[in-house]
Amino acid sequence: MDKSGVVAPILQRLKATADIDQEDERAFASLPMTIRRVSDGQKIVAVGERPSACCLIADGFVLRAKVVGDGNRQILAFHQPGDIPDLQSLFLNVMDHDVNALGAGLLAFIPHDPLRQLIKSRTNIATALWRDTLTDAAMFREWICNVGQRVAYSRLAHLVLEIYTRLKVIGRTDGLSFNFPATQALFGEAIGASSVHVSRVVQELRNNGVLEFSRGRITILDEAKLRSATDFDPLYLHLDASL
Amino acid sequence: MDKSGVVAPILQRLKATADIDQEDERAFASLPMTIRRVSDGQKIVAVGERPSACCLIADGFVLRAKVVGDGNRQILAFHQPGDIPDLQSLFLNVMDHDVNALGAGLLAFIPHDPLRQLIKSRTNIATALWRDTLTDAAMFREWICNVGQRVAYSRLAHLVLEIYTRLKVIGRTDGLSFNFPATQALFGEAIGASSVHVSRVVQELRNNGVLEFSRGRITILDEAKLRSATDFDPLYLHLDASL
DNA sequence: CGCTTCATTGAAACGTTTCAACGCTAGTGG
DNA sequence: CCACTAGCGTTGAAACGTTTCAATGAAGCG
Repeated sequence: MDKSGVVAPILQRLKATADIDQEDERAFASLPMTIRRVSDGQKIVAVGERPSACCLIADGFVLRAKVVGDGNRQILAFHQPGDIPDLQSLFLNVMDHDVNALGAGLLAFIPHDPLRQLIKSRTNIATALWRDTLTDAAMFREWICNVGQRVAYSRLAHLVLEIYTRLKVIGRTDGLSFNFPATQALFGEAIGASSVHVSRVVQELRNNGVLEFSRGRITILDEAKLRSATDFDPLYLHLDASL
Repeated sequence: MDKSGVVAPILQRLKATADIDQEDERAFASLPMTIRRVSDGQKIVAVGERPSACCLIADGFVLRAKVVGDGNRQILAFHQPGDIPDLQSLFLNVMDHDVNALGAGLLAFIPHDPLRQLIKSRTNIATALWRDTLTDAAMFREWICNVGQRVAYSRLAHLVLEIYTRLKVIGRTDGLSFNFPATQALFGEAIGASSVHVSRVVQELRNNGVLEFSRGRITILDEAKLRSATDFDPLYLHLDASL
């Protein structure tokens, strides 16, 4: 994948939500980047580290997670091509959570210094990236609700709808089906449930003709049923410039 | 309270975490502001609205919350003097959650337009405010862990330590005691537990000689016990410029 | 003083976890 | 090509943490 393929997904997203002109695009695309291939589960940055670059996802998925007192892990977010999962490290020097690859992926590391300079010189890009970190926060808020208020069945349905909605925007869905290489144990860590319970909930969703999970691929069997299994309102994703 | 009293707490915080010079301070302090007194529980902004101003807390507390499908409410954050709880509305046009007063308070509303202009003209302030929204997100991440992984006893201990730590920074604690006008039902909405269960947990904390809750005042009876009741690491608050 | 809000209690029901065992499948090396 | 292995998913039963409901008490306010 060449550099234009790497920056295309994020520029598309930024353009959809902020004023970005051609010069902004060119400036962003000419940032220095180091491309790196990562394998499933591979560490990208970890708690306590002070990264000097941000990572832009060119292909594949990334997760952010935190280890809690008892040794259990809580997944905080899943990220897809076009996301910069550790953009916050530009201004928060020490990582307060881990970033790991989910499945094999391709990452473009952008050093902080030139990125900071770009932000200073191009207000539009600053605004767009700032907004990006704000939608990130909006997603965290919804996750607090998910984990705090819903039962596991509804939590999982909500998570699937979130992933599906975001993947659809970047054209990585196949109708009602999409690749997403997470195990049931990982879904458990994301919704705050044990892997055993996730297994039971997945079967329930399958038996109800709602969803099919199999080997890294999720298929929505009945979108209406899926939506009625939870209360998913995409407003919090702020997908539109007007939102 | 005059205007300098209103902006002092936030300027103090911004200076602690970013490069802010005297000119930045003066520019911030000369922003137009409308001071408004609010009473307990009063709505400040609500889901779906498009605010045209941000609210800076001069005195009192504010909470952010979201109503989930079943009609239950999840509290997302508590805010204290010096915070701008809806700063994200500068770039996310539609509110995805509610902001309400917690106890009586004094708010300074800063219109978006002059604030946006200040951000464009003064990079330091832009960086400082951006960083502010990033620590906000870091706190949301920790709340996901709190609600997703810990048992209620540990969840409540964690929340109390967070509030205590942040209040201490702005000098609003009285030794190991501080005012915080939340009912047990509100604590329940914050940690994703029923008010009945919060009552039981509060009693347990009291009987163990850890904490005392009474009429809007929290007293830490034994800080070591409180810390050993949960796994609180203030790193995620990014209180220091080096973090 | 009465009213309302907040906190407390007990008991039953519920959603979820834990543990340990087992089956399936995909990949690996002989 | 088959046997072996490791990881993932599934199952049942008991235990656990938490919710729900309804009733009661205590405290603050007009």
